[in-house]
Amino acid sequence: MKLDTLIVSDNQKVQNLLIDKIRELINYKNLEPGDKLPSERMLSEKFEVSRGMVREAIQKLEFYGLLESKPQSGTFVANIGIIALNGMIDDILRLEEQDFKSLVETRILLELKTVKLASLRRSEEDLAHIKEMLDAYEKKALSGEDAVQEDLLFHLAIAKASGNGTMNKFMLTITPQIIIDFGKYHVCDKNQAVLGIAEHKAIYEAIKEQNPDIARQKMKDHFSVLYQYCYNSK
Amino acid sequence: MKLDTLIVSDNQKVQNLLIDKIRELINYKNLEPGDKLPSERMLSEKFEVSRGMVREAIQKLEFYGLLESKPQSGTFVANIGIIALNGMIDDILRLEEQDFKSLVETRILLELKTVKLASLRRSEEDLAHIKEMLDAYEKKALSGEDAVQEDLLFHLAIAKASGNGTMNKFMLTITPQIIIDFGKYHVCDKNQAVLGIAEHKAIYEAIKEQNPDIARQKMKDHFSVLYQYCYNSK
DNA sequence: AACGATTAAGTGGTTAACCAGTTTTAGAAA
DNA sequence: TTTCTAAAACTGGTTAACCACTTAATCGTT
Repeated sequence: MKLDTLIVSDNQKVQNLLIDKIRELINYKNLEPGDKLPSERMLSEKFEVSRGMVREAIQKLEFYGLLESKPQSGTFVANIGIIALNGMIDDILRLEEQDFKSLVETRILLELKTVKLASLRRSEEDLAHIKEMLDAYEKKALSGEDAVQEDLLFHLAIAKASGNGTMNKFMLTITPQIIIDFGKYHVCDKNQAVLGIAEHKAIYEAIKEQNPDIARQKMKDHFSVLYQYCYNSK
Repeated sequence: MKLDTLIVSDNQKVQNLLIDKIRELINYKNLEPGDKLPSERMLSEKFEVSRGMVREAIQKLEFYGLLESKPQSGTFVANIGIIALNGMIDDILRLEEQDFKSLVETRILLELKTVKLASLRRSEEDLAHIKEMLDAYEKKALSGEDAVQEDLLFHLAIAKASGNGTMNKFMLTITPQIIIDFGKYHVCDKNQAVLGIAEHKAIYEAIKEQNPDIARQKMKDHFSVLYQYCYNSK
């Protein structure tokens, strides 16, 4: 599905290299909070890359609050100490190391919480939506087709019902990578897909009955296979 | 610090509108997985926006695995059912609703986990880094200056020591918004900043002694004020 | 009429030119 | 020398042109 991963990561490597160069520049020139960076044109010339690349790198640093671009004026170092800035850039550059284990660990943490919140806060509309995804998954799994996406949509419906926008966003964020990794590591075979139906139903029932503790336990049971798979193989 | 929030959100509103239009188009034309979307140029003309805007919208949908752009060929609907596609786009469009409460709720969930993981997995290097941030925070808080950033850097150091790249990334992701919201709602006054020193030290000691349960409890104590503040005021 | 080769049109990706607004500089008046 | 003004240079943001490549169409040959 995603054969262009190499190209993407190439671009990202260039961007990370650029971010590192910008950091070095800030250190070399002893730029303090509020000081102005060289213009995008100068940076693109100095680093021998296109201006677009420089812009993307700056935008990323801007997103994390380390730089601030003012239109028709310049890009400035944010109000953050030089040590902190270096540390945060280190973190940002290491962000790519999102191994499968971290991903699954985080997903389990999020889902054990969202399923509790969903049990407590769900509306009738939320419940109907979850049921809809449950049925779609059951149909696909029983027919023997690949049902990874329907599986995840069920979980996303729960995240939506949790009423927590941030967790919902995080679930959406990790979902594409999970789909890729599941395909790569062949996590889900058809037996597990069929077994998953009953587990999904149990989770749904608990949410329906608004019982957060049972819901959490059923979700934990549902993840036990994945948890073991992940920690044994990788 | 971020006075251009309105402009940014304006751009994002346009982008969301575009995403919605693209969704409508897919539904209207009954495009199925694998079908080709109209070219970026045609879309930009049809929706009366610049091609750059169209590209950004497509890239966002591509990030979530809903579309797939092939160079010199076209943009295609991913291998996902039309119902699922509509549902996920709904979710994506609602992503902006990240209220302060959701943010804090998620942060607490993440931090109670990362502090446990950090206690178990920390290296000596990690510990030294955490200590460094602890000292920087103490110095700033005692001097009466605003120490929100040093506070968060301490927590980010813990996230880093957790050895979970995904959680670390999520912490980094929410940090800028937390800084903004703290400024907006005036969460941290100087008394709390000084009180926080002892709490930070307690957390650090637990991590140093590699005691995950105490570490988690101390973190929970540390968040009790924030938790109440958040749930009472908003 | 059917097939193959060649050309034309169309695609996403990239680069260079342009824009409106800011900042510095040069210049003239006091 | 100082100060006010005006113009030139510079900034991030945006748009239009260009590129390499793919795909569809067209024409010629069999």
